Order: sequence, then structure tokens, then C-alpha cells
Amino acid sequence: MSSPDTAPPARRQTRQRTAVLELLDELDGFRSAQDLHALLRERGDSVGLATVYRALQALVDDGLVDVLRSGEGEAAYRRCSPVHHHHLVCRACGRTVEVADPPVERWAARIAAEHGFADVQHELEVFGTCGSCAAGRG
Amino acid sequence: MSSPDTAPPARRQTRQRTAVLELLDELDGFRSAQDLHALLRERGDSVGLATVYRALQALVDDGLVDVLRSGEGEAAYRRCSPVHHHHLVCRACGRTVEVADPPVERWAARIAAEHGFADVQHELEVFGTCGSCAAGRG
DNA sequence: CATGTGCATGGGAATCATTCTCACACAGCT
DNA sequence: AGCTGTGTGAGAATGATTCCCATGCACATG
Repeated sequence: MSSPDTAPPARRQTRQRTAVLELLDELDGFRSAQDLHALLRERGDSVGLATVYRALQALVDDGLVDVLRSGEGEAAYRRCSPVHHHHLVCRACGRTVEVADPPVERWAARIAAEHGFADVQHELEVFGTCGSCAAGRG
Repeated sequence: MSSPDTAPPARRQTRQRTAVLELLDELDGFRSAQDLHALLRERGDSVGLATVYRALQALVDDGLVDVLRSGEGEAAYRRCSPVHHHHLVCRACGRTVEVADPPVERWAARIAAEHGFADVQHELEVFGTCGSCAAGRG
């Protein structure tokens, strides 16, 4: 099916793209494109905002980064493992844990089949308050 | 903390809010605020766009309507049952089925507890192509 | 039923994230 | 070193959603 005839994107390695990926590697938790752009500026790795968006989109396409749409419609990005997984996110500090969920996978497939749906795909995110944040203010 | 002393909002019943809710009752599947606004106009129930947004937000707060953020950051609304449930949405025609998922509920709670997360909440949506859409191209 | 008070309305401006435009720069190849 | 096409950047453009604020209407009251 997914034939590799579509030539590989052949991403060109530029200072900007490297900077974005390196920044994501250092951070934990989801960050908005605007946040990342600001962080890059502080660092001195000045990159245009549009370029940050483009780099993030390319990374998402390549499966190196995951996107999460926050409640306000602001997209948040995070460096993630390439295997299918879901997220357990602290709504206070943003700390994120990747989790696998075999049961949910099967459940989704079964429910979809029962209703005659094909080509199934699912999105699952779990939000909560992590231990540190629940304990004290810090 | 969140004490119930905050008096109930005591929503005022207006022609506009009634129109929005009635429209949602007739429709199946998630619709964007802009769509709903356009539909109301066609119907003759002219309502300001800002008012549609306000009415929808109020309905969401009251738990009468569910929101779903589409890939493009455009919010979609749908009249839903007040009990906790998830959605099986056809990505072609938008037809939606409400589904319950006891196993996922438990799984989420357990995973969260294992990682020390409290006050857990989860979001799960399943997307696919429904029978009608998969059958013929139209 | 007449009246008063305040939330609701509407429309256009304001906000904000994201994308587009386009001339110019540079990565990768020869 | 020279070519060529993709990547970049600054600002304009787009589009959804919210804000502002004068006016309107729902609801309680006398």
C-alpha cells in the first residue's frame, strides 16, 4: 500500500531545523510553537517564527514530534518516540509521560467494527496533576 | 475550594439561545460555530456570530453540548447526552456515535495512579470511515 | 399590567495563532 | 567554484474567537 514511490522528502539540514530539534530534545513536556520560538531567541539561535512552524510541521510529518491541541486551540509540540503511544500530562507543570495501551487499541478497533467503521484511528490523552504539583506549590 | 456556593448561572432564556439549542438538536455530528451561525441565518433565525459563540460556551458549561477541536483548531460542537462518553466519528461525513468505555476509564485511572498523578481526566476520540462512506465514493 | 434592573445581544474592531508571499541565502551536487 | 532549488525571514494576510459597549429584552416585582 504505502508505496515508497513518493520520493523521500530529503530534508535539507539547516541551522534552524537543527536548533529546533535540539531544543525539543532538551525540553520535557509539550510547548507551543510561540514558546519554542521565544526560547530560541533567548538562546541566541535566532530563527524566524514562520520557520519554527515549518520545522515543527516537518518533524511531525517525519514522526519525530507529537502535536497536542490545547484547549485554546494553540498547538503544543514535544519530541516523542516513533512508536504509537499516548500521553499522561500534568496540567500544572506540563510534565509528560508516554504510555502504551494495548487494551484501548483493541477496544477502539472492536467498537469501530461493531458500528461498521473502517480505517480506524484514535486519540487518547490523560490529564492529571503530578505528584510534585499536588504536594506543594513547587 | 470549588464550593457549590456559587449560585447557578441562572441562564436567561432568549430567542437566540433557544434557536441554537434547537438547531443542535436537529443536527447529527459535530458542527463548527461558524457553520451553525450560517445555518441559523439560512433558517431566518438571524443571530449574531458573537452570540452563537456565547450560547455554545454556555451550553458546554452546562454539559448539554460537547466540543471537539478539529485538526485545524476549529472547534466543533454537538448536542450530547450528559453522561460521560466518547465519540466514534466518521471523518468523511461527520456522523457520530456516542460510546461508553468502562475499560478505558479504569485503565486511565490505573496508569495515572502508577505515575503518581491525581485528579485524573481523559479525552478519547475514535475516528474512522463509516459504512456508507466506505461503500461508495459518495 | 406597568416598571425597573441587569444580563444578553450584535456588529465591528481587536486579538492571536498560523499561513502565505516573495526576494534572497545557502545546502548539496557536479 | 558554480548551479539549482529548497529553506529562510519579515511582514502581510487569513481565520477563528473574543472584546467593547450602546441598546434590547427577560424576568421579578409592585
